[in-house]
Amino acid sequence: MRRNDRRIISPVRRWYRRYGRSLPWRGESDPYRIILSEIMLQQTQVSRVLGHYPRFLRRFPSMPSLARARQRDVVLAWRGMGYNNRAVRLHALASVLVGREMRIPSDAASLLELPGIGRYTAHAILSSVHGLPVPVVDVNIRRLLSRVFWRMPSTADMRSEPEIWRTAASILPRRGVYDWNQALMDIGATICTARLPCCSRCPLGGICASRKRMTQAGRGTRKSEPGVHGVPNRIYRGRIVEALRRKEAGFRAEALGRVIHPDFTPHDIPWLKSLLEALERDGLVRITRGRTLPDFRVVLA
DNA sequence: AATACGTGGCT
DNA sequence: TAGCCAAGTAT
Repeated sequence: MRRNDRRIISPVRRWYRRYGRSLPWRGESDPYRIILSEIMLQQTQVSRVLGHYPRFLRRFPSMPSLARARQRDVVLAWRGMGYNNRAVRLHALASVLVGREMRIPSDAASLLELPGIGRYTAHAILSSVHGLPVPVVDVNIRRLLSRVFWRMPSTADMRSEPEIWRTAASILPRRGVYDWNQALMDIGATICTARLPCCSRCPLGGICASRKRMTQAGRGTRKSEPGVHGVPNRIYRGRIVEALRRKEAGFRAEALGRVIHPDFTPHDIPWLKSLLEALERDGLVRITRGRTLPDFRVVLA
């Protein structure tokens, strides 16, 4: 594959002009709105973000307004989004940027130092806020490029991240990189889907190494997570944070245990305590200790 | 490198 | 229906 290979560039561009999604954060000039969308989109489908993004924006219309807020209110506004650590990091990010008079770093290394920003988000910001010609690689692009350039019968056989980053860089067009990146993600999300790719509508059908060669996607190799009754701990973490959202005064240990787990007994207190201490380390909750083990209160930090 | 981290839709 | 999957990041 060569840089600027028009066999790829033109069909993708043409497809994007006609079928690209119109999303509220596309073409935004306010960096805050772009950054917020990118954080919300981490591991979260567009359809979910579409519902929460406008609401969050009404609550916190600007980066300074977010920085001024109490973290607790940011976590409240994050309800329904999942991965609550993101709310904590987003709030921290706003504080850092306000301290820098809102200047968004324009190099990857500086962006990577900001809380909640990894390689994908850093490059997305470089591309969309600063208009710089850098590739992005998310799961859509990783799946799409894996299929186009290699034979990939199952999503379990995707190429490695480093390999896809190199590939994405090698096919990057010279101009219009923001639209290019958005186009690849749109194709991955709407055509080259994980379960049932629609090869007949794909602008890359002509050159794809995997066209109509996908067997059953996914192979049931996922490892089970530690938890209780087959329910992963992260689900209980989510229940804890949600319970604390609903009750500002917080809970005592046993009451909280019964809220998140129908069969909770005092025997489960050490388990609950370990969850809460992890949440405390993440900066999501505050624990007020009492004299004895079960006698402590928990509130949203 | 492997694991933890939400929530809910889809098959 | 049990399990996959989703615009990743941090450790």
